[in-house]
Amino acid sequence: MSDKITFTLHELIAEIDAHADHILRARYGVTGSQFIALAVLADEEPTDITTLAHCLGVTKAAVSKRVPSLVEAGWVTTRSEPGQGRRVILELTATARELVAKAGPELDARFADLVSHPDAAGIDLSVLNEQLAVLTRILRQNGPLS
Amino acid sequence: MSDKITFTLHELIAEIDAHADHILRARYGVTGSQFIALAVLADEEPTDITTLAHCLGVTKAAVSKRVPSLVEAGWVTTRSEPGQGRRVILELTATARELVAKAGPELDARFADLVSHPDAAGIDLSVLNEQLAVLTRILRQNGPLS
DNA sequence: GTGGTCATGTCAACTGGTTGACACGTGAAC
DNA sequence: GTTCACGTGTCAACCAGTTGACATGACCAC
Repeated sequence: MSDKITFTLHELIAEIDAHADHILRARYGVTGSQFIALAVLADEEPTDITTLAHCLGVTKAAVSKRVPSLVEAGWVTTRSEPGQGRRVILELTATARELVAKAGPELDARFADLVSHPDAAGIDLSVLNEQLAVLTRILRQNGPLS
Repeated sequence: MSDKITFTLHELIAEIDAHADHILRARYGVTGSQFIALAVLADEEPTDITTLAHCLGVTKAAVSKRVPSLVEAGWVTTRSEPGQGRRVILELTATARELVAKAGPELDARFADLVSHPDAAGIDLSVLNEQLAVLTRILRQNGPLS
């Protein structure tokens, strides 16, 4: 394990993602990245491809390619409204809403459990979260410099 | 910005990586992921494809495909020793060693600068690093459960 | 109406990963 | 010697992103 915090961050994220993916596949039959898409969609529904892409931090093309498989798997429905150009409106199915309502809190709880481990004494997740958010904000303010 | 720490982590990493990549491209003519490979190699040199892959957290096939471009760019040399089967030995060129020696500390310093921002009062990077490392360790011990 | 301009979605080509199969050298067993 | 197992690297096929070009539909100006 490196002493550089950027490496530690990557390692932590990799662990978290791998665990979440494993749980989601085993218990809910959905991949990690699919779940993220559904969870974001649940917060933003109904929305379109462009907005979802923005929320997920990927391009519209990437979302455009993923939508068919989500529809086929029964998580998402698409429709288009007259008078809105090519806009594709995305909505969750009832199944997907249920999934998000169940799996989301389960993952949250599981992560919160981490800090009940004796080794994690003195770690306050909300303080940690705030510090990480502050660093993110500072980096963003500095712009793509310098 | 979400209240979920996993999201915050992804956002922070994305910012950090983008900044590092930008600096490395502009100042040193190397991409972020290339630099990571060189930096790891500098710590591990001389080594082979399998070991480098392990250190980078990717498969041997991925490294095998990236090596030719590193050689062509003049960062890496390859050779093979008699009596070592197909083993490909990787070493940095002098240029690459110089690059790592210069760019590495620059990036470190730039990141350390973050916490001198007034908003970051009370953030101690080494404490933060240790906390993140603890969480990583706990996740790894729990295995791929549960 | 006709012709820009804009937002939106999709396509083709590319990149950098993955997996699973396989080729290659080495060394040990027989 | 031949065979077998093993460590190592590479290949083909696939996957999920990206970019840049382009099609489509709506709207505005004229």
